[in-house]
Amino acid sequence: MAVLAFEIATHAALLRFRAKDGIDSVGIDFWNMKASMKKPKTSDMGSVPDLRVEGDGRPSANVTLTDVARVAGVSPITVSRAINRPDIVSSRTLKQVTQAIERIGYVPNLLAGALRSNRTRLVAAIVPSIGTSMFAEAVEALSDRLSEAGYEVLLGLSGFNQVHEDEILSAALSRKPDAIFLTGIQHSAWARKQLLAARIPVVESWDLTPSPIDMVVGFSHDGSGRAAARHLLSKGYRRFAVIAATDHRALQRRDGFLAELEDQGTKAAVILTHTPGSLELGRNAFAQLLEDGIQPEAVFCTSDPLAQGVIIEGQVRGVSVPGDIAVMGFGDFSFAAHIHPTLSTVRFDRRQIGRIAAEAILAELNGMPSVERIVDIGFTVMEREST
Amino acid sequence: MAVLAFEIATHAALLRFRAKDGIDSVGIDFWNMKASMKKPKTSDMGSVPDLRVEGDGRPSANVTLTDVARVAGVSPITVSRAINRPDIVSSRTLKQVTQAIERIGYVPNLLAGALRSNRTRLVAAIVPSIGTSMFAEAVEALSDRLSEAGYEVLLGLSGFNQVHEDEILSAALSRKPDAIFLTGIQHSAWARKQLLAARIPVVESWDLTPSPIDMVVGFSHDGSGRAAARHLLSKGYRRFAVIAATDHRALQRRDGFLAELEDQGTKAAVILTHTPGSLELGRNAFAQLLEDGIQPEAVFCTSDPLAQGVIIEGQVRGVSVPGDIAVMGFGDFSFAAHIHPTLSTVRFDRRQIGRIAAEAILAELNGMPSVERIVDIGFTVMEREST
DNA sequence: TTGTATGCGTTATCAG
DNA sequence: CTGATAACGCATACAA
Repeated sequence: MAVLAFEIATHAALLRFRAKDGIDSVGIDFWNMKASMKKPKTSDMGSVPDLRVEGDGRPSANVTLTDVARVAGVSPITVSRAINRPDIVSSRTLKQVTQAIERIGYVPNLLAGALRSNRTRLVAAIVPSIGTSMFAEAVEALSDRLSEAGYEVLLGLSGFNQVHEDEILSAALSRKPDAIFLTGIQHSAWARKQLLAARIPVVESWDLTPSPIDMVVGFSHDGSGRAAARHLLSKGYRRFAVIAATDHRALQRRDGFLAELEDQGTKAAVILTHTPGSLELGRNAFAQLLEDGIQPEAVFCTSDPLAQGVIIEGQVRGVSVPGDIAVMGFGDFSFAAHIHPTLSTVRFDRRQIGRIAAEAILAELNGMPSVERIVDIGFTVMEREST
Repeated sequence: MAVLAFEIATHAALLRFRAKDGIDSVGIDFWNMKASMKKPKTSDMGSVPDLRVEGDGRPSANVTLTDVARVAGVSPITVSRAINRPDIVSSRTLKQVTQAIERIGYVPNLLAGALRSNRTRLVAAIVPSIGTSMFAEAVEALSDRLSEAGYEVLLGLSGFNQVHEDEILSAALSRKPDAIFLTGIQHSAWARKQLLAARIPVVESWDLTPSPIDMVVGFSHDGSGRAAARHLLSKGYRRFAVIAATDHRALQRRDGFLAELEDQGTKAAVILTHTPGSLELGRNAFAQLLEDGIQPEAVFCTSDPLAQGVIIEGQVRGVSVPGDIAVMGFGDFSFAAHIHPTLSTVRFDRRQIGRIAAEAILAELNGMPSVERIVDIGFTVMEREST
């Protein structure tokens, strides 16, 4: 008996299927067309096309450029051009291709394109954490700028731990990113080697070094600590305490602070907390300070969350800021102004780091070698005594 | 002249190769070896191998699996297995391969593998923003769990804007992620269609719906607002104000709050701010409230940053919390406890959303269909009157 | 402006 | 446990 042609309606479109026997089927049969036009595989010769029809009746084979080409009546490379360089394709062809894409629901496979072209349009961003908004804003600025330019961000969270950074880096490099954004300037020898071997733009950040792997965007932590000390000294304070987290950069800020004090013949009590500094750690540290009987006139905290904690703990214990004690924080650009009406802070623009890193990466990828390979974004001392 | 065989000792192993012309060349020449052993390309026949030697003298051609195979004296597929399924390779072979990898600095190309296997080990996470730590912690928890399992996160920032979400989604899907994490339950028809067509696990989050695209992990915003209202009512307050951001979920919380009040025969003044709510917006809103002559006993803010702003503005204006006015926030799990000693809040665990989403994704990818496709992580009312 | 032939580096499949 | 072969989907090089 003759095989019947039937139509199956789906929520998306009408698909016509042809039954096997060369029968008089009607209309377009995109899927069978696709299968039947493939070069015969030795193992497939004359067998049933592999349509792998699934539960809902739709085939699961991927829609490819070639399928679009067939529907549009052009060659695959023309479709590729219509997508990537629409300007060099005739408007008529472009329209046909666009319609075909729409019609069969084509989603380009960047994997394949990247493999062939050796350009992934992917930038890996490796930061310790994004939970505390410390690095998150930089990543956000980076991503915003890069996505404008058609790049996407592969996120790697290294968690303040160098072994883990190496693992994350290894995983990231296997994706063949076009560029990479790193936090800090301290990386394992292995990491440096891999980074160099990858031969892609590398931006280190948050700190400065005269010898970056490739480029560096950051500011001086020693300088920040010193600036905090000078500020407090200039306000007339003479008895100090420092509450510092224990990561490399926080310790540099502490050391800068202490060094500046020492230059002025002064010292400070130091309390260390874990990294990253948090409000809770700040509270605890300040509580400890008071319980140790230390009575500073001013406390420098290596990060704003620690400073917030000091202020909160002060409120709870009836210590007023800055009446009884001055508190100086570090880090936040737009937020610090509001943490507490009287909190002074050394601030830098987190987003600027991401922004500049993105520009540097794009410049390098576009073959305009950036003039500056070392960018100091600086910092400013922000004083607030009242609102 | 006869072709000679040489044995050369290296720091890692013995490499055997034959010099081409009977020349007495000594030393390892991995790269020429590589080139000379390639199948001749038509265009390359007899010509100089394309080594593109660069400044440092090293060729820039990629080191591939095949190179490793050659050095290890096995077939490429064996190298692949040694990397991906070391358990099914003999320990002797494994060792050879490992050494070869180390020796020539091989970095696997996941692009190629993904293309062939149709598995990218990539999960796309699309959130409005990570700058405010709102979604950042969820993404962090997601990433932490996924990277344990060998997956990486492609970050997409949609910026509270649906058009942009579609663009980001489109870009993400072109990377063929194995799964996708989305924020919210409101997506364009186009987005839903693409997501369905991708046939990958999809987790929507932060909200609940009886009809998720695939899975959803979140909590009730209406319920949160109602809970806040009940809490404040139970404390005896009767005159209310609400400061709300204008995104979908914040408005649901506001509506829940108002609905609960209405059930009790009460009302509230409402002030709207932009999204996302920030400390600064909270300050401004509260200032406006006071200047409008509104004298609430309690203010419900749809997010904690707004509540912080209210508290700060209150401090500046000499309004004490909760002496003069009670403030209730929303959102933060671990942080809210410290914002202000007297701030009450409706809290939920951001990290839990990421964690559960990751587990759901992994379960689905490993073929164990998760029992729960709708996960309500709930929320709790946190009351703090003093520390 | 469009098309043809080829290969990117890996893994699925099947064979030993 | 190991290997030969082909294919994933696209973009480069060159030709028309």
